[in-house]
Amino acid sequence: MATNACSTHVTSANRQHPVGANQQRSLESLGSLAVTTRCHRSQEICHQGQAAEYWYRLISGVARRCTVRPDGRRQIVDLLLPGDFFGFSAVDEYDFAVEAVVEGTTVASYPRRRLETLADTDPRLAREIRKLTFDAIARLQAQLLILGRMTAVEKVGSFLLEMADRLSDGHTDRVVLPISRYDIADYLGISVETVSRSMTGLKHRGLIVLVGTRRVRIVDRDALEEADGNAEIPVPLPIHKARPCYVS
Amino acid sequence: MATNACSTHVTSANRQHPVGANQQRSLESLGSLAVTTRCHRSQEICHQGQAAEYWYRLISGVARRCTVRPDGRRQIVDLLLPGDFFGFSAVDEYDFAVEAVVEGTTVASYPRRRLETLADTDPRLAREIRKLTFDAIARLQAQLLILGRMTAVEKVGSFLLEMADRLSDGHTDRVVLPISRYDIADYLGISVETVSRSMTGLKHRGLIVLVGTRRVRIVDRDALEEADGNAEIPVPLPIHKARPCYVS
DNA sequence: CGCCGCGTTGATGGCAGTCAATTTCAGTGG
DNA sequence: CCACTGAAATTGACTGCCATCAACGCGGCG
Repeated sequence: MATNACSTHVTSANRQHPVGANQQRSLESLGSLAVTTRCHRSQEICHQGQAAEYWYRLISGVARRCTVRPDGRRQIVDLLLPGDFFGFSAVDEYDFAVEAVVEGTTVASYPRRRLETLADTDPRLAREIRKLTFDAIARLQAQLLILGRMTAVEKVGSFLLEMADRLSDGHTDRVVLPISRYDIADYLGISVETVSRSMTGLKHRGLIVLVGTRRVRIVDRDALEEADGNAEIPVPLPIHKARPCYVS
Repeated sequence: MATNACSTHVTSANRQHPVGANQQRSLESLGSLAVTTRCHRSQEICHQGQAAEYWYRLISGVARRCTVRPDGRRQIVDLLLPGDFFGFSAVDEYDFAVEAVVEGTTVASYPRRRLETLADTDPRLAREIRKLTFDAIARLQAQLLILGRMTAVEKVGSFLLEMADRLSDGHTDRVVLPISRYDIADYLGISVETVSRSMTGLKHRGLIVLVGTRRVRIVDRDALEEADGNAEIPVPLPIHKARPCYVS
């Protein structure tokens, strides 16, 4: 399966991912032909340009889907958390590389062709695959909205909210950031220093509370949603400046 | 079907879209239950938050999928060209609004539930839908790569190349931009003035030739790909500055 | 202890957003 | 055909955010 796997063993890739409510259907269909792999930190799960022979599902840990731009800068296109599917491609090759972020990240890999053949006769599986694809689209769109924001503080604020939503283990106001400042920077398209400054800025304005470097408590969701950087420390009133909405 | 359609008529939505090579399979299956709609400029094809009861395919013209951010700014997340599918959503509601860009844009709409039921027994159709979904993912990823670029000139350059690829009618060095400068600005996340300045900058550096405002001829593809803004007018040699590639 | 990766803070310059003015263009009606 | 009109596009001046370079504190580990 994947490139340089460490410990690979065939198993029923069931019942260990902590998130997601509707995973029941897929597991009973897919579990039998899954191969689970355990990965080291920064180990590549699949190469960019490699033949796309597998679809993957993240079981535990964190992974990043990224590419290196011609100017040498790395860009993280997608952040994979437990339950997320990846490895889809419109062409025969993977369009991005996927790397494990934390030590011991485990992924389940499914032979693409066999899965597609199975889906031909199993409508339930086909719908499941469609749904997982739509989830991937939703992730990409959320990421697009973040990248489209203007100031760095807005991006960091949106990122924190997205992480709070995706990692919600019941209460959605406490997050343990799954990636480093450097990864956040490459995920948001800003520099590491700016990530750091934005975080401390949000802290000083009382919108978040930092416990160590990874643990974040969200104090003011609404203000975080539209934190526009030039807001004063005591936000007085919400400013809505509508724009003339150009057409064509 | 869609919100305030102008001229709607049931028809075989076949044989009129100019692009795409592999549309044969889908048409024979989908054509029968498609409803074709003709739209005015800036007319909404589907609302954000509306019940997602249809999947759409752009037949002719151009459409934009966009949202309005809390700060009043519009963001275009996807540009629909003839042959493109849209209207997918992971939830029951459309996550973005879609508007026709040019007068007379026509879309074919397919009842989602009926299509899914059909796909349950028609593996060919199911695979077709999967492929179209993957194409949508590819569009979003390309857009992510553009938004992730640093300088405005890089974004505009990548945009021109993307348009040249997607609108290629044989030779890929001439493009007729399908949208206005304002739309380009909201698509790239930069201001209109910066779009204009970037275009004239690329023109003066000899990378493109402008004929009017919409017609563009691409002179130097490679330089356009990695135009990093601070490059001198006569680009002397390609500079590759690798970065220490931080992990986790 | 020294090294290295990670995170933060400071100083500085450049790119781009904003406001403003002007020109070009397309569409309309006389 | 041409004047008129409004939108689209361009250009200029100015300000501010952020990338960059640099330095420093911190924790883990050989």
